[in-house]
Amino acid sequence: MGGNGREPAPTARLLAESTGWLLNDAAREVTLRIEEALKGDDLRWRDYGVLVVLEAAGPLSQQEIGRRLAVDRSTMVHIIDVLEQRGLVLRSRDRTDRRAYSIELTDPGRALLVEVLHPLTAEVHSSVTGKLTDEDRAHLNRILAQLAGGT
Amino acid sequence: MGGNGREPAPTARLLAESTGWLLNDAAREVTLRIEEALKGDDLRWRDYGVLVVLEAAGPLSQQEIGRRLAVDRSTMVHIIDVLEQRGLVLRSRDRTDRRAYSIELTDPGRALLVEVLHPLTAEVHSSVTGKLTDEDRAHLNRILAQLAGGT
DNA sequence: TACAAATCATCAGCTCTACTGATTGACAGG
DNA sequence: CCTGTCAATCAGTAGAGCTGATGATTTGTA
Repeated sequence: MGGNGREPAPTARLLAESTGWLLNDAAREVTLRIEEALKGDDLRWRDYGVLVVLEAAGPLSQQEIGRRLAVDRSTMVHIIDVLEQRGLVLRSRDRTDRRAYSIELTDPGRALLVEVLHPLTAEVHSSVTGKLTDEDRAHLNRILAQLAGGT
Repeated sequence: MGGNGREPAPTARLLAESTGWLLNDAAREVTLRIEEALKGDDLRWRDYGVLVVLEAAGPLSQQEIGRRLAVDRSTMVHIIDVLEQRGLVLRSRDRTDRRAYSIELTDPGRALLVEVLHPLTAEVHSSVTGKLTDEDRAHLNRILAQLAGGT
């Protein structure tokens, strides 16, 4: 049988009806699939997140990226190390604040996003949410945004 | 301002519209709140999950619990160690299979669930999903179950 | 019966991530 | 200037996942 322990093991009804538990199950499922898809390019989902944020917002400091993605500052050091070594981002001193770096997307980084990463993740998303109607999907996103939005 | 970095940091639109990203954000939010609520009883959400599964299914082996909660077998060893030390579960050899333990809820464990843990987590849930209509909540649970259900 | 394969719990070792605290260099206000 | 704050870094710690090995036991099969 399937080798990965992904059998639909029965769960207690109380948990199966718990929004929190379902949320975690669904998130884990999606995360696994996206990480799997990105493995070919030797990237993690977090790395993709960094690139997307930079694409949308332009140059940012490491801490600012971390804040937006809820990644710890000390973890960001390593993430940017790797992305810089691969030439996907450029690390230079911020001209107006020499304490901070200015992390910037490079042309190869932008190209990788457009040509490979965006299509890849979009494919996973449509595979995962494919069974849902457009209406359901919109509804879901709206509700999730509300939950994540906090108080 | 707020001390915990829980500011509504702006995220790239592409991520804000990504079901997967929203799913992870919402799951993290709920997890944080539940862990916070359980901290008073010095329990983790996983521990609560173990107790709930045992309450619903009766005695199970460690591996079977782990399968149902998607927790690694080697992590289960430690979780049961702690729950056993606190007298919430009983670890005895399975009579029909002496390789396996039979993990069983004790009376104090059951009492803790009913009197403290269920009310606590229910409160967090209603606090988190309080802004949703009953209809939305039911819709959400249904969709999440579908997503987590896999293939 | 005898032997091989699979299973349960455990342990040791590795990795990854989060978090803390300290340090260095740089900014900003009084 | 002096003090406080902030960015990045590093070291150290803790927790969780995963792997592979082991011992005891069960199960399937020749």
